[in-house]
Amino acid sequence: MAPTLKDVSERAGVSRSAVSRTFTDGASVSAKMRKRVEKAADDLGYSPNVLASSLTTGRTKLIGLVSNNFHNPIFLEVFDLFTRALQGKGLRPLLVNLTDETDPENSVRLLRQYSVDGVVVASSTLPPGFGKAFRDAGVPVVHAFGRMTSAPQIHVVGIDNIEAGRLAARSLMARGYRRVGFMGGPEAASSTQDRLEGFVAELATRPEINVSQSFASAYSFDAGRREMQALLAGNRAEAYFCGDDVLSIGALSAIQDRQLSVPQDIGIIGLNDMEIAGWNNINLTTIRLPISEIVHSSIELMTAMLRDPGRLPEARIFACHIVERGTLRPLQTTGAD
Amino acid sequence: MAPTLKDVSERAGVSRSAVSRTFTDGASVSAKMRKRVEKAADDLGYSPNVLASSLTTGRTKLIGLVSNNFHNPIFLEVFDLFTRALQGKGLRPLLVNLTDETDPENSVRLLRQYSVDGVVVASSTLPPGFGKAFRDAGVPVVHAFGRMTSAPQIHVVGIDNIEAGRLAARSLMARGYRRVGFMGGPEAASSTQDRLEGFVAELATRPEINVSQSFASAYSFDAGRREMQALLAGNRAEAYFCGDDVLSIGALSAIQDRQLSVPQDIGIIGLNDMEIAGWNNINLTTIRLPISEIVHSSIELMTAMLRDPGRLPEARIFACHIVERGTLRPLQTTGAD
DNA sequence: ATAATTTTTGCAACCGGTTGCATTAATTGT
DNA sequence: ACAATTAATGCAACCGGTTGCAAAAATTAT
Repeated sequence: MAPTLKDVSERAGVSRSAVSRTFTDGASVSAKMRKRVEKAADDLGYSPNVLASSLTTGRTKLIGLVSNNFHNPIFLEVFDLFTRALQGKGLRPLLVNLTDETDPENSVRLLRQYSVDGVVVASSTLPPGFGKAFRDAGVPVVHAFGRMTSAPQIHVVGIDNIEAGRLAARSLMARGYRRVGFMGGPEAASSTQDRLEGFVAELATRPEINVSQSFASAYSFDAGRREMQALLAGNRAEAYFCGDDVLSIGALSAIQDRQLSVPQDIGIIGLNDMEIAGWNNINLTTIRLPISEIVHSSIELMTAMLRDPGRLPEARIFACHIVERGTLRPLQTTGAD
Repeated sequence: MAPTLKDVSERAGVSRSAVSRTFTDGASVSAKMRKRVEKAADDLGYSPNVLASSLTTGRTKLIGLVSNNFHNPIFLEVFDLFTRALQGKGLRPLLVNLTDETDPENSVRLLRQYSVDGVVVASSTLPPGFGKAFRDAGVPVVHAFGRMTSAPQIHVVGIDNIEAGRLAARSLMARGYRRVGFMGGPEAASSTQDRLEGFVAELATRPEINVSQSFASAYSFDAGRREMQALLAGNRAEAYFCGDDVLSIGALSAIQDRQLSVPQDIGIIGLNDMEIAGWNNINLTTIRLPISEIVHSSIELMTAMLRDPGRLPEARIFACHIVERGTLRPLQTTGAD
């Protein structure tokens, strides 16, 4: 069907090696030979079969892009950035959707069957052993949006969730809130635990501030909404730090239903800064996740691994910043800190 | 590194063919041979290299998933469905992000280099010749969310945009609106043109209804917002049909800024029914795009093509339905139709 | 038990490339 | 003009599998 190396070599009247060499850079080919081969290749519309060459070179330029996060709008942006960045480096993303059913083992085997050069795992809500499974299989792996640890087993790039929790706490304190709440995603997720930890730790410096906590059943609009409905029915706080923008927006919806107004009656700060958060009928104050930095750093780490597979695991942390919008009351200029 | 066929054959003390056959179903292998080989394979942790086998079989089980739509939240859902469905059929999506720079030719070459078994193009805003380029390269191709035509050059599955326009028109008429507007995406897009055409055609049956039209500069929140701001500054209509939910939400934001209320002062109907549209602080009445049906039908068509490459191009159309929420006034029970 | 038939197995060539090595051609030095 | 180098080319083996064909083994028939 498609023309092969042999076809080109015959048409050009040269050896197969010669053709192969004109398509591998760094190989020794004379100018006239190259021209001759290129002519024949053009005539035939030939382009080399990466997969066949991968057999001998051992490189497929395929990168497994693994995620289980196909529900959070922020991940569309993540996929956009990843695919562009990979394409820019001549790499191809083989997408793996890690649904609840599929077990890790299976995905590892799958990606090895396609002999991917490396794997990028993009998710914060993944079983911790998952990335390691790839590492153990001898495949370079980078865990983007993963959990920080001081002694990483695999490359991790993301944010410091504890610090993010502290940041949220500081910003609520700076606005003079005295009764604050943490509303996390599913309690089990380590990212949630870390955010909570930082949040509580920072607030511990101010014993007069009352801190409560609760957890939505999922990282979804509905879960956030239901959780906030429950909170409003009880003895509510003045402001909440929600573990995700989607939860925040669900919470806002519940608040709105109750005819309460934001930020006068109740304050909300989210995390992620998904695009919608900036839409001006949402206008959510939130902590921005430096997505672009995380993605590019992950890719950089991945290409470094491809060059030097022995590279030691590294953790890269990016700072988060608050994006001030309309769901928290203004900074209190009076008072101390 | 990873164990190969040869390793297994040596350990089991059988020929390489024997090993190959135990991993190809339909091949003739005795029960004891199979057991013996499987034992050796398990010991070594062997699993066959799909890429190597593709050399002889001609099948990679790789499907190019091509899109340029990494900005519309609805496409996250689309990717989710596609990847799951493909995985369910033992196929792997090779994701291609068709940015503005990358030219079609290039992507075609790229996917041929990886000898993908087929290509699914998922986008409504693609240059028309694009899908054909794959077809011409002899690769089975399905255009999901593509434009309908009576004599399709390639498989297309999607909705009838003209009909969707009519549907919007009918629902506005049924609610007694007398001055209605069409607010489309970029004017050039054929999908926009078709929706407009249907919208206008249906309304032509009622000459007393005044119809206006305008186009946002992009399928984005901001573009929708700006366009609606412009419309509100002029002689506005009573209700608008927006070519996309994202535009609708932008429009709602502009309306809200003006202290106008929906649906009392102004009605909006969107198209897509993205998840956010149902969030209850948006609550957009919209025309639901049958995404799941389109995706599954596309995959079905693709697998059919893989079985029988000679299959003639076919267009599959799915009906759209209105999802009633809060941005259009209630049906007028009085009056005729 | 022997012949005829069917099933299982191994050999060897092939898929579309790459690459070490030996050979030939082109350069350079003198 | 001739030897010494260096660059370009082709041969053949290999990457990790598959598969047509013939030989060997197992079944079935007589």
